[in-house]
Amino acid sequence: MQIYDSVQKNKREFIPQEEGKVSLYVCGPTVYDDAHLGHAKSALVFDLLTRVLRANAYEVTYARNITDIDDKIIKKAHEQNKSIKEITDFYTLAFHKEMDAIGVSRPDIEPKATESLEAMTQMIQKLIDTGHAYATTEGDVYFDTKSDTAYLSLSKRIQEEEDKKERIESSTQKKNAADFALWKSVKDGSITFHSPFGEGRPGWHLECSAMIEKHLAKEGAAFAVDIHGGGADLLFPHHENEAAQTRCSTNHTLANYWMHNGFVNIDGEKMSKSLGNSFFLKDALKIYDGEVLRFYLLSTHYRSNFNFNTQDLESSKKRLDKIYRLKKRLFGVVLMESPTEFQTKLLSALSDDLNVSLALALIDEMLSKANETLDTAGKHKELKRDTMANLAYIEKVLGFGVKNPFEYFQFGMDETTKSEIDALIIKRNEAKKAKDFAASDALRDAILAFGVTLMDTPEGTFWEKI
RNA sequence: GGUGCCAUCGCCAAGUGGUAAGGCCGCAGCCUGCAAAGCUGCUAUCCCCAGUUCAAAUCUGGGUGGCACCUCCA
Repeated sequence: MQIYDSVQKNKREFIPQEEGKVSLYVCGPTVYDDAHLGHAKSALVFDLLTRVLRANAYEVTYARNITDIDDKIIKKAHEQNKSIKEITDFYTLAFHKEMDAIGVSRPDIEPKATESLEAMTQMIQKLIDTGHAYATTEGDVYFDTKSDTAYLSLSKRIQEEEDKKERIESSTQKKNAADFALWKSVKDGSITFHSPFGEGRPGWHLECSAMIEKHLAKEGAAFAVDIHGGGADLLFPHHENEAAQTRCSTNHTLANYWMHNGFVNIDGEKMSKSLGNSFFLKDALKIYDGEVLRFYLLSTHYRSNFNFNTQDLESSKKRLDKIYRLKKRLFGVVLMESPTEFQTKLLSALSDDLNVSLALALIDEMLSKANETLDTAGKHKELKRDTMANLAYIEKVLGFGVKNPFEYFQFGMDETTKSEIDALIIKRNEAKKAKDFAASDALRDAILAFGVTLMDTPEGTFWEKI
């Protein structure tokens, strides 16, 4: 398997520290608001990565954190007169529900900041003891970036440039402008946590380092995790700081491979609160099937920036539809194990730094060939068996085509409408049988008015929502 | 200003030295009572200039045009 390392900036063979086993850590959401398409993209990319690693027979331990201590959470709790837990529980539940809808499997470990305070304070103490961190008279603890000679090695920034900012910085008790908080004191009586350094709350960067130590890092290993992932914007300062903390408080480097996914833009513009163009996953799911969103968001290479627009989404939906139409044609065929060349090629494509485009091309070619053969007369017992196995493989590795094909095409239709349509179809088929084509065409128009298409097949007449 | 990424058919998008995958849209045809679905066929020499090479979309240099990060952010 090949992986592009976004720190070394090259693609190289993936070799885990322990043969056959992979540890993966991905920065998860801060649960103070609804997840938008960017969160979805990131979760999807690393969901795909774990699937591909597992298909390559790796035993994967995948951790994705939930940040449930954060200034924005506290702010929201104050605004809504709720407890932190009420806010974080609400958004964590929503996040899980929405991830389920787009077929993102749960990580093996989902650590929360609130459950990792001990690991965090221990790490801070180590950093203080080794001279990499210092407490101020105000009760804050900062990481001393000057004490780490490898600082900025991840993002490859230039120290002088960072130093320039120092003069502009307002007066704080920081030694260097680039120093970041490991522990922030809280004195106004609002929500705080206990620590040996006083009342306060942990810094965001610390959280990930501490959780990785607690849940994934192994004694004596050169790297705390094999792969560390997250959004492209996290490289600096978040991952830079994480790496520094781990480097200075333990005897290993944070990650062997770094993977950063590209951003999701909406109609060419960055999603942001200030622009008011955030596209929330929950809203997208009202309009589109979760699997269509999954297919669309995964259809472009994970490192590229993604420009969300409805035209391309429709194009993706049509592509997914083809998988489901073949599933319909094969409905009832018993699934049996059947390794095929297609499956080998598909995995090979995905194992090359998740080359989804190539994988999709292979799928389209497989679908065409299968349809072509099924169009000709004959039983095609082997073809059906192999195709079923291929579709099952696509479901497993890519998560496409996991639904009942008939239900998939009825997305968003209520039961009353469905039975009305079914009744009209029966009438139309009677008219067709009587060769009363004027009547049958009129009935078809009536059915099409529901926003569906009709198709007559040897197996019967089916409709699909447009 | 610093660091880095990108530029391939109308649209989306693979391909990183050997003569341009795939999808959407479009056109023609097969199938169909007619449609729809499915199938078949057709449609680009890769932003510009120069260089390296037997050979470049792919490497080098320059130019032009986009974009990201440098502040919380997936």
